[in-house]
Amino acid sequence: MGESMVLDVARLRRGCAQCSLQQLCLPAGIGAQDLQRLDEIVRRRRPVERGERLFRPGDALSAVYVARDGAFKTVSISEDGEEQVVGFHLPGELIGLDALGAGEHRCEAVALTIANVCEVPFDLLAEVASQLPSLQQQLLRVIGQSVGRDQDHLGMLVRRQANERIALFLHGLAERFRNIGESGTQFKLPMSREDIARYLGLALETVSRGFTRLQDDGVIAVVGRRVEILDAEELACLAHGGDSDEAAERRSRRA
Amino acid sequence: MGESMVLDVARLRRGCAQCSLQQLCLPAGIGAQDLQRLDEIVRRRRPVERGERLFRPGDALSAVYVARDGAFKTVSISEDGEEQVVGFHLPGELIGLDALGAGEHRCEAVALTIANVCEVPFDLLAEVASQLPSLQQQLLRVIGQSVGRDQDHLGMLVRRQANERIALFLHGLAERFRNIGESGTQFKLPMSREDIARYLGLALETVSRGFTRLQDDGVIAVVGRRVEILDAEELACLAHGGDSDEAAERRSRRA
DNA sequence: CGCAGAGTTGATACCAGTCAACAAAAGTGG
DNA sequence: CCACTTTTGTTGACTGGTATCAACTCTGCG
Repeated sequence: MGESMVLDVARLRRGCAQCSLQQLCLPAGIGAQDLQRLDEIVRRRRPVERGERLFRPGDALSAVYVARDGAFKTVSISEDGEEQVVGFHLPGELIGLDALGAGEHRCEAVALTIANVCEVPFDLLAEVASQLPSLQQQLLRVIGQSVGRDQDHLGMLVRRQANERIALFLHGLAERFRNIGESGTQFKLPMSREDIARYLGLALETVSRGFTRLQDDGVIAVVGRRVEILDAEELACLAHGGDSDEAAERRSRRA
Repeated sequence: MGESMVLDVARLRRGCAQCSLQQLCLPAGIGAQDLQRLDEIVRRRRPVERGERLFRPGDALSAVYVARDGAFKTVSISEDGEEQVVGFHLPGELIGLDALGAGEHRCEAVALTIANVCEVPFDLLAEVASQLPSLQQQLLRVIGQSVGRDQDHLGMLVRRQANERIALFLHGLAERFRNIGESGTQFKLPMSREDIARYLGLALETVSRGFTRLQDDGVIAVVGRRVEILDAEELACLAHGGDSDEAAERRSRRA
């Protein structure tokens, strides 16, 4: 038992080369020697508590972050104090790019769970990237993926009604869980109904009703934050605006 | 007269160093010799016609584009054929970053007016950027600004009602016109009501009604696509969710 | 001049926000 | 470990903003 503890600590220390997220994160597609250069500039933080912030609006861009586990949300606060959830971040997804434009953060990044984070000082990252074409390429790709998620988010909000947004949200989240090697059919939501509502641009009551409805239709099973996807096909269909006969039938059977 | 023609042509050929957009576009903050390296890889296209496309969904990322004049929209087409306007692009704003993530474009870029475009082959850009830290930095900044605009777009859509969205849209557009040295109080919209509707996630009738209402309240004057902002302060106020007494009063006076 | 596309305006229906009460879960302290 | 508080989630009734359908007008253009 003492020995396995030692091994675990050693693994934590060994950094990017052993990280399970290697293929998703900055190291993807980088050779062994080069990987070491990246690894040297990555600072591993102590675990952050739920509710802790990585940065706040106005903070200078000093580093970008990647969660090794846990989850984060980024929130932008409008002048009237309304909080808009800009994105959720699962392990391997870069956090902090919102500061690229102006050099200071527009959002705050809040931990939704206890989490371990890799902190990558931005100036060093830029420096190393300019020396390693493969890292530069991967950096641009990761930034691009983040832009892509933002666009998906946009598509989720515009001209879609509440039930569609919710289906799309669950569908997308399931896919992201699968990508990082977790179950895409059974998971615990790291965020509250309110967070989801602020992400989807809905009232929290509407989100709650949407979940219930999906459950009534036999598409998912929900207990609090535990979600099981029972009919992934139907969920995908709802996400793309279709309301299949299947669901209609199930509803009528109950009535 | 012949002489001035020659001068004009020469100026067009002289490229980035003489471009009025220098401070907004990729060259910003780059030294004279380095600028030449960037200039050498930029291809100047013949003018593109209104309705012409720079790229389509699925096209490989071969270049990024910057309009020297005119305007573009980027449109993402969902599987059910619905067109969502992802962004409008004025001169100096990078077009084509949507392909960074997957290496192929997710959107199509359509010219809203006749326009001149600089085309920057992406592989060459990446190569030169890795050799010129100042260009790399500027590239990241321009990308960041684009991310910032996307986030503004998001904030424009979520939990804001129609009139707010429209006010915010006009307010933001005016600011962008000012940034490129054009009038921020009087301009011609390069896009149709339908484009605006698809950008704001509204029905086109709602956009039309919104414009009329702003006009009735004395905030703007609209004739077709010509817009004049009469009360910028009030517009800013409406954009941030306030419905001032001023406007209410004007409305009651009419009634 | 006449046509097609773009924009405006009106009437109606419905989705989702709001207010309110309640239920369940998660902390908290004795 | 249990009672208490607080937070989080669910459900119902009502209202209002916006989409939709439809008719009409205006503008630019061949």
